[in-house]
Amino acid sequence: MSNEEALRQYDIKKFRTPDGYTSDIAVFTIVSKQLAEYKPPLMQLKLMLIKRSKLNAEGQLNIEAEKWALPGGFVQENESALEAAGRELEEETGVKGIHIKHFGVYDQPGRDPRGWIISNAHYAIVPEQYLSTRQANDDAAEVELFSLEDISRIELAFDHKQIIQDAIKQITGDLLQTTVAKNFLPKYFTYSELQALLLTVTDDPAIASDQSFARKIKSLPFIKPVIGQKTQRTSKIPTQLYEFIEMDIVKPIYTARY
Amino acid sequence: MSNEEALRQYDIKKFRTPDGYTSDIAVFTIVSKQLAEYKPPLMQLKLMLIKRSKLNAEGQLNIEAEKWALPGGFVQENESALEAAGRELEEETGVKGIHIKHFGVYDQPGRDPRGWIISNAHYAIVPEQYLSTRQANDDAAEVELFSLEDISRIELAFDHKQIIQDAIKQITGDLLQTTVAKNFLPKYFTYSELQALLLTVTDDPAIASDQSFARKIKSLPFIKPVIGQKTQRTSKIPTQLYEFIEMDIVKPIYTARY
DNA sequence: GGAATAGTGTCTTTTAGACAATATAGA
DNA sequence: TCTATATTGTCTAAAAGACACTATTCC
Repeated sequence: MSNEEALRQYDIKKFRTPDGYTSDIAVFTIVSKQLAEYKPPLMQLKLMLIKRSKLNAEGQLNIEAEKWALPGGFVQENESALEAAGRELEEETGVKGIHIKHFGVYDQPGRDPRGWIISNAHYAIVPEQYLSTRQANDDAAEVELFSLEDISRIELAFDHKQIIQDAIKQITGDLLQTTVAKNFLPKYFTYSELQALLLTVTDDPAIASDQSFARKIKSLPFIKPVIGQKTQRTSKIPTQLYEFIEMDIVKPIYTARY
Repeated sequence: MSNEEALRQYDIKKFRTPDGYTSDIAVFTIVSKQLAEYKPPLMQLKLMLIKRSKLNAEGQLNIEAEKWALPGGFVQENESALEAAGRELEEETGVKGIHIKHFGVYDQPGRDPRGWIISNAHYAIVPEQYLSTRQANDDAAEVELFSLEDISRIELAFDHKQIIQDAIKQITGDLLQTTVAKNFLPKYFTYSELQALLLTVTDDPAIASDQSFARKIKSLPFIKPVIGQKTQRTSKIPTQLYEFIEMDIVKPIYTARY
């Protein structure tokens, strides 16, 4: 096979190569406040950031120290950036099997003062309870959840402000145009729980109106009622539970109503 | 500033770094056949591929030689992958100012036999007439347009089959859910031209029916008629021309009808 | 009974989709 | 006149949106 021959002739050092390849993760969670028994929750979309410590693991001064940053780290040779994100998220929060999705690459020359470093950016959806047992890793001194409004007011490391802006836009779109919402919700959920979730990213009146949304949910092809399953966690009256059906939805803008 | 001090202590060679960072481009074009005068066009979505030559520029055997592949190449240190894509597209086709969009990263270990090489994948939309003056670059012996069905039957280099599958899915979704369609069309277009374009990726009856679509286009908030502008290129009767209005559309699946 | 959320009945308005009809202009 | 595409008229069915009302359960 001549491919092997070609490979022997190939000089891997011919090109200037990047100084690093990192995986960064925008970790989103819904902070859900149960104001009282038998009430639907109040939800808020939050983003987890870490505060970079002053010194790194070797006791040297850290780059972009004491600024807030996305969790992440260098991708290793034997893994993909997505796998690295999963690994780092596990190190950071102790949780496995989280929904993680790539949404962008950041490779603008000069974005990282350490050199030519390419960041592969993901967002992750972590249920709130998993973040209670947070633990800081080597480079991370503090961990905190920020509301989306607060983030615009804090100083962020590298180009993470831009990455976060893009992540917010991406998850907003995905929540409304795909079925990722299911990763924020328990397997079985009520219409008011899904509604509260969607209202964290939209004020569409068709979603905001209780009656409209209660009717609408019954006609959505990707959501089905769980027959015989009701709950009282959002109201005194036992409420129908629903679940997502796995499917891709493409709703053309050309056939929608406005 | 202590960041500078940290930078002096930082050893860029501490980590195993990638062996290369490439930018690959799925170049889509619409082949538009005017069957006769005064008729709407027949359109087909095609993808441009290059056949990798047997020998590279230095006369050595080429990797994955004589297989079809996406155009692309190594990203240089002073540019982003998007810029590299624009540069390579210009080298390949001679056209500037093309619509190029990132849609994925391919970094699975072992995807490239030459080493740890990360591919940043884009799709580009090139009007057909620009591809008439194609020119092969160093590594590319032949250039050809393939219909989406044909592609599944040819042998492709590296993991380009996967990349192409993803590109097709992405552009299909974008055509139906964003206003990228405008990059395939002249600035002013008739309803039947837009319709022909959309029918290359969907068979939605609301788009396929002439009368429905002719009515629908007038109510779309992102398309407006160009007043006083008509053309006879698609019919004997002078036909209203339309243009896209710049805007983002997010149509929630939760408020659509099914 | 009061309060709060879930869910239905019903009416109006809007839209989609089907079908037919009309308009235009070159051949 | 014929033909093909564009465009409008009109009807029907479906859906959206608004509003009022009922249902359930705990207090």
